Amino acid sequence: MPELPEVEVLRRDLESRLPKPARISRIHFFAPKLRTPLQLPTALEKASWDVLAIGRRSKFLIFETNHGILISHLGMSGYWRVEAALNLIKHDHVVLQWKSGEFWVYNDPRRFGVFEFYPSIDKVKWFSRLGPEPFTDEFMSDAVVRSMRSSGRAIKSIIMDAQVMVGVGNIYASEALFRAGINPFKSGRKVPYKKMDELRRVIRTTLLNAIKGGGSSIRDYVHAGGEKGRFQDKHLVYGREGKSCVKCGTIIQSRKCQGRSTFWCRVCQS
DNA sequence: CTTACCGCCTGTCGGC
DNA sequence: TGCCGACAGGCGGTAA
Repeated sequence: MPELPEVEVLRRDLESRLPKPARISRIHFFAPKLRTPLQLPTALEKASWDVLAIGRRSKFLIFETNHGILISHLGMSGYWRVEAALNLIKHDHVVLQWKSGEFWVYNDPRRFGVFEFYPSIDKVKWFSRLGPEPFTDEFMSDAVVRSMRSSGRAIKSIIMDAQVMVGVGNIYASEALFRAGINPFKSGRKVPYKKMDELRRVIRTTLLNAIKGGGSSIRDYVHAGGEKGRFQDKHLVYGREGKSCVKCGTIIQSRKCQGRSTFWCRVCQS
């Protein structure tokens, strides 16, 4: 369920809730597995973990610890919650038991999420072919616009391709394309350089504004304390099929783009 | 090489 | 009421 803004909001939330000292006394796993098996190296099964920082790469949370890193991906339906006393419910898969007595619990009904240990960040197979983060200098390089224009696929598929750039999922793809005035189905090769450069900037500001708004809560997404995001109230096209375009009043369209619902205004976007 | 489509899962919702 | 299909913030594998 989360795209970059939701994961970043969660990251900040969790980091601010880190107990002091930030020591995990035990990590518990519950069957069944997520996308990948839940397991730690035997030598670390009973270890305590000092959490040095909580980072993010793409849509992954990264718990940096004295033993290596623990990565968490929320898939489509995952969330973390912070509890003073452990109260397990259906679909809980991972529990971080803190020395402070708190519990951080990962719950994921659809089990598309991931929770894995790696000795270091360069060993994470999921990170090996990722494109640039939207808030870096690299994202502003000519190479990114060139890569966005180098494919004949629909531009929406291109900006959702993590090898081109990370963080843009199904909601923000439609939102950014509306804000940039580009039809989601337009071939990347047919978007002029200047227009593509504008789209890149719009993606950045859209994601940034979504973070400021606490992310989008369409159905499942909540912060670690259970609060919802507010950015869904700022959606201009996503989920607005049949309603009026906020700019011109034309009825918002919806159609599948490679299996994902896509929303746009046929007048404002060309 | 490219690109569209299919699984992976559970839960919810709308139509009949 | 219940059943059944469609759909849901992701992403890798695969077939053409």
